[in-house]
Amino acid sequence: MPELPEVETTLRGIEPYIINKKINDILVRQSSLRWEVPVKKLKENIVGESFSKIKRRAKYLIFTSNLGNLIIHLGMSGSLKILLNMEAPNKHDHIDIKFEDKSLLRFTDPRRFGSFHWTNKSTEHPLLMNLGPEPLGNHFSGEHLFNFSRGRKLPVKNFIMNSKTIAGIGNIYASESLFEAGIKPHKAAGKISLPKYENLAYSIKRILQESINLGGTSLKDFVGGEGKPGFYKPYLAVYGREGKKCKNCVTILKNIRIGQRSSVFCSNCQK
DNA sequence: CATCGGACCTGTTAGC
DNA sequence: TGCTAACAGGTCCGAT
Repeated sequence: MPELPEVETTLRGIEPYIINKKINDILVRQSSLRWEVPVKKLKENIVGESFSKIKRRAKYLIFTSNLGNLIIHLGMSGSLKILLNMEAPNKHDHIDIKFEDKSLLRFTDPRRFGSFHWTNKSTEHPLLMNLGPEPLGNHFSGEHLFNFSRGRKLPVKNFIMNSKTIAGIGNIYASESLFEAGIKPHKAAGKISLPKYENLAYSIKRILQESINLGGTSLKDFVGGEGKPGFYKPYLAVYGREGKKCKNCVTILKNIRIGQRSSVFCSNCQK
């Protein structure tokens, strides 16, 4: 479900319903997510408090209160939505954060690859410490990709999907940006020139920003925090288009597996 | 150190 | 129709 634009869309959707609202309770029906949910710590720290700020780092959402930070990751199939009144939970509705005005934030995650964490310090959670630059931030550039990749032999697609290289590039947007930049996904990261990496950095920024503007990519049943679907899907050039014609030439798109992930590309446009 | 594969889960779909 | 295997938006960790 969520890549960076979907997480950003979720953040923008839920934020207005959460900021500065007093939290009455947190109800955890299923605490076995990717990591065990620290139920006791969460109850002690957030009940009676409120969140003054929510931000995104990579695909993590960070909810800040006076006592610390709740960190949520949506994993592969997680989603968050606001309910204005309590509704009976469905099978995979694992966690509710209830607010004073009867509204609640509900976390749903069929595959349970998502996670909840608590930290009393601002950014010193181990999961956030080794992340590379934000793709839409000022510290990310083609030069960064070039410098960081010298001597590396792994496929460039794996290289950009590694969060130490850049934060928050998943399978869809890695595939799309490599297509737009004209780079084949299995080319060794260390053999790509600076101008090519400048093109790639530009494409990553452009595509992520465009997708955010359209509310993300709706695959399966993804909806943002306000229940609206995303509208980026028709713009996908390669992801999910194996066997179809390239949008720029007559070549049939191929799908190869790189790092156990499907990687669709045009063998003519991507060198 | 860099790289690769396995692991965590459930649901859907393709193939027999 | 029913069973099985492969695959799905992520990413950490241990083995090599």
